[in-house]
Amino acid sequence: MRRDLAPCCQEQQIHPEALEKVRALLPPDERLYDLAELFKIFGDSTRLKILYALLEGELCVCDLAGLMAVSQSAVSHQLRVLKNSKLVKFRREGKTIYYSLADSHVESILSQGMEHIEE
Amino acid sequence: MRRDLAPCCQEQQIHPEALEKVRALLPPDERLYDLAELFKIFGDSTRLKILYALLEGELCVCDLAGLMAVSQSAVSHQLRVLKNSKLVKFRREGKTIYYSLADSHVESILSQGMEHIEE
DNA sequence: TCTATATATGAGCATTTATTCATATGTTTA
DNA sequence: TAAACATATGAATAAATGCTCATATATAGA
Repeated sequence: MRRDLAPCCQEQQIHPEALEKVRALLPPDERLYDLAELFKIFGDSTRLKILYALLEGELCVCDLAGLMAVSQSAVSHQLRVLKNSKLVKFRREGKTIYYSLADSHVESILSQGMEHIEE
Repeated sequence: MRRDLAPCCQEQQIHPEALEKVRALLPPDERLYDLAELFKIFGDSTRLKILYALLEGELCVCDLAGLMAVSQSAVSHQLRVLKNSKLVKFRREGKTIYYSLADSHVESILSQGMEHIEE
């Protein structure tokens, strides 16, 4: 009943020609890595909620914290992440800091994802 | 030099009217959660590479493992994730299983993200 | 300059996650 | 039915991540 442990896919690639074609068309690894970093940002419901809220216009940190059931600190940490990815920008007005969307792609990325969900 | 620890944003919401407007337009929490789950899938470079490779047509697991610098097991695990999210589908042909994209949104989500990267 | 308020940030902790290793399952062929 | 091969999967582990708590920083006003 013992089965051999043959290392898979070593003796012959199944479709070397398809592989070569695909390999030539793939984005470079570094770019794939950057893209994954971007989508990681969208992969958290707190950050998504912030982005959706900012679709309607700028809001300050307090507003955002009040909107969600999380602490001011948590919002601030997430805003930093969004800021580092150039998805939001901010302006200061006295003690208050207003955040807004920095990129028009945000809305289209969100809506493409939503379409898939609603399938 | 001691500063008070006033809990932030408790005594008065800064913009209650903006908050109410935004709150009414936000997607429900459950939907935001599902959307975050979807973007989480795109937030890994191994899975992104698989998706990009499948843009060109169907490939078997061995092909995909050969394309990337990861084990067959890792690819298989990730394909399961993609399958569970209905992003890929598969067909069996003898011992070989061919995977392909299941959803036309995949391409548009990828390209919207790429546009942001390339800014 | 002292106090109050809005925001930012570092450390610590708990949870999630991607990989590897070992092995199981399913299919074909001898 | 036994061996070979393609794929799947469970357990273990290491790394990443999101939150909270405490505190720092920045600005406004008395």
